[in-house]
Amino acid sequence: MIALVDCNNFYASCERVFQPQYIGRPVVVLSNNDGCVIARSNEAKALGVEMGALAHEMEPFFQKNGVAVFSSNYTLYGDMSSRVMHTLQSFAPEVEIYSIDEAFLDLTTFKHYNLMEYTTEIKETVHQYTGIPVGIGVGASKSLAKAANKYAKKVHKDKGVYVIDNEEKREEVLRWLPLGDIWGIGRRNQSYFGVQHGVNSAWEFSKLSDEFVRQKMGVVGVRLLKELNGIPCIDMETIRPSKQNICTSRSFPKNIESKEIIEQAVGTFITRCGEKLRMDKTCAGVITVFLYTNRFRTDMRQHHGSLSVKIPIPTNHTPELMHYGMRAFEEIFKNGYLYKKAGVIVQDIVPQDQVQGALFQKIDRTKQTKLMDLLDSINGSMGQDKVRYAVSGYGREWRLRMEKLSNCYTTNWNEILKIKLR
DNA sequence: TCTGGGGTCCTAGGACCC
DNA sequence: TCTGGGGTCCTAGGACCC
Repeated sequence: MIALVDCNNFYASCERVFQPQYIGRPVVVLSNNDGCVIARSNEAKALGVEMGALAHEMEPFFQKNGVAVFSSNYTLYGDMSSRVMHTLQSFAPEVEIYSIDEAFLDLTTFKHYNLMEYTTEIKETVHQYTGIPVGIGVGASKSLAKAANKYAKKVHKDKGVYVIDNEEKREEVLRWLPLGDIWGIGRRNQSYFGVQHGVNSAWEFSKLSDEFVRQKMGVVGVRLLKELNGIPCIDMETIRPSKQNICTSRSFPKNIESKEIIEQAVGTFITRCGEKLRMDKTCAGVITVFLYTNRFRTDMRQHHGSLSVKIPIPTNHTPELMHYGMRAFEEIFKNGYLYKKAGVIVQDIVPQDQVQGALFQKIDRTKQTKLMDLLDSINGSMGQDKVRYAVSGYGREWRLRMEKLSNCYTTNWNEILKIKLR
């Protein structure tokens, strides 16, 4: 049996842990640049606040209805996530961290337990240890665990836990689960099977033939079909494979024309990519830089520049990444456009101890590695970009708008929670 | 005024091999 | 008359996830 543990309204819940006055009140969290709504508490959902609603349009509504509004605080959410995951790891031998707020637990060894009781204990413990409410679904496959989790949250709200441990319960959940809410059915397939072929529920989908599903969805669909019918086809991935791509990109809070400022942004993104590579102990063999004008402003001249540059010997040293990345930047930057977004992707990633050298070039990177280690340790303890590359500059123009940022209560001594005693 | 960021997997088709 | 058969690798694009 597999359990899926999913944090309820995760970002909103994180904010509430340290500002409990918002428990029971509507809370929303905004995207980068405070652009649109990306997370809502149940109270906010009940008020009809939509996912993706534009923040500036909603402002009067938020005021009127007493909705608490936060900028995204990924430092806080990331740390809260690792607390939740650590807690879960004490309940199962195999835990797959699936996303910032979700994990699969292999409960095979607990099959003789009362799983309702056991998962309820997990839920209560996570809440006690971290302050984060979770919902748990259990089933014979990952897809069934996902379905059970949805069912637990919507239908068995009081318990927040649901276990599919027999055929009747499987049918009950699948009959309830709308087609589009199946894990792996996105907009396209929902429209194909739902609108064109009259399939409305997961139950009806599960009765389709392999061939019919394969035609539209390939093997992915057939796997899903089997999973819903209780035959697990998607394995647990407890060891996180190293990433195949790493991307750092941002939209700017306003349109930017200046080459110098965009160069500062790109320089910073390259630095971030280097840090991420070194954190993963990997090196990249290709670096891509891209620049976009505002695609929503159809009245303005558009330019989508993107260029990939091969790095002769895969690296994770920032100066080298900077060299090739900036070469790409020089190629794609065009004067006279208003840029809205830029980013850097590193690809062809290999473990840093398996880097293929060049035939006629001896590689000795001891010095650079020492330098990078030192830089990472300084910036790690003193704060990001404390020591920075000159090209990154000090410009603020491109930096995220975060007007409603909460404190980093768990990662910064200066922002730790203060309690007054009377 | 404004509309996020970061990933994975699969497939088809082209280019190439013997 | 009748055009072999069986592979791999790479890339772009589509679909999906949170």
